[in-house]
Amino acid sequence: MPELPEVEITRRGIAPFLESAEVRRLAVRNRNLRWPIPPLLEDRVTGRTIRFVDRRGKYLLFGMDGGGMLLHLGMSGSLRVLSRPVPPPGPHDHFDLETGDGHTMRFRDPRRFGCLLWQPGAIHHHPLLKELGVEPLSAEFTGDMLWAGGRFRRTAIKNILMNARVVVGVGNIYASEALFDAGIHPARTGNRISRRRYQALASAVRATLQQAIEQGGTTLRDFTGATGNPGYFHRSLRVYGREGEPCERCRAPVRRVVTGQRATFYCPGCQR
DNA sequence: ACTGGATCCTGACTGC
DNA sequence: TGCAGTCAGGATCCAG
Repeated sequence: MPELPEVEITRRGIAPFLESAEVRRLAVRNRNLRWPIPPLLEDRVTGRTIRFVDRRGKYLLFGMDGGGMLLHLGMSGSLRVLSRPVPPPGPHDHFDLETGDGHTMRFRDPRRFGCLLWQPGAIHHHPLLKELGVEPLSAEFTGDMLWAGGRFRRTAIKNILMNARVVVGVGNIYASEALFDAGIHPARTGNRISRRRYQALASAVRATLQQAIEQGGTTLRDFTGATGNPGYFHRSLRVYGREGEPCERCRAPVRRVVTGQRATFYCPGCQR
């Protein structure tokens, strides 16, 4: 489900209820996520105070004294904050985290590609975060940086964009959208893109993600923010999911191809 | 060192 | 209506 904007929307939705809150109870109903929820996690977090809710790429980080939790939503995960009376959990509601003041953060993930892990010490030191690339909304993310990372590679630029070791948070939807914005063909290899075009691409990535956050993310199937409101960015999608529709710039029909086992949408007229 | 492919899992949708 | 097949927003791991 979620790419960076959806994770960031989720973070903003839950943070007011969780930051500075004490964990009264962690109720795990199904530990079998991508990696099992650690057996002792309940004991580790109960009674601790959540100091901050942070985001790194598509990971959510819950910082506590002496350790922290790392959570990934995978493809189909979502978080909701519930007030009392808390409705009964559905079949894919794998855990509830209850705070001292009576709120419940509920994790749902039908496909169970998500994860919930514990990291002793500083949560930012978790091994899964070690190899992550640059944050696309930070000042470090520039066209030159992308150019340096891609200029010798013979991989399709779309795959480079989606590679979390290069830049985090850009998934299948926003990669297609940013490439459309920059006028770059998604299958063009990294070594055949000029420095100038890399700069256009970096701007496009930043603008696309920022706009998506402003609109509350993209709701394709059932994404909602933590408070239950849907995102509206799907209305702004210009190529993703629009196979056969005329490109808004040149009227050529939008094409769908599969690269790296993922659907890719682009305009054959404007993207070279 | 890089690259493509298989893989984990369930639900929604399409076409017969 | 039912059933089989396809596809889905992620990311790791492995073979070549």
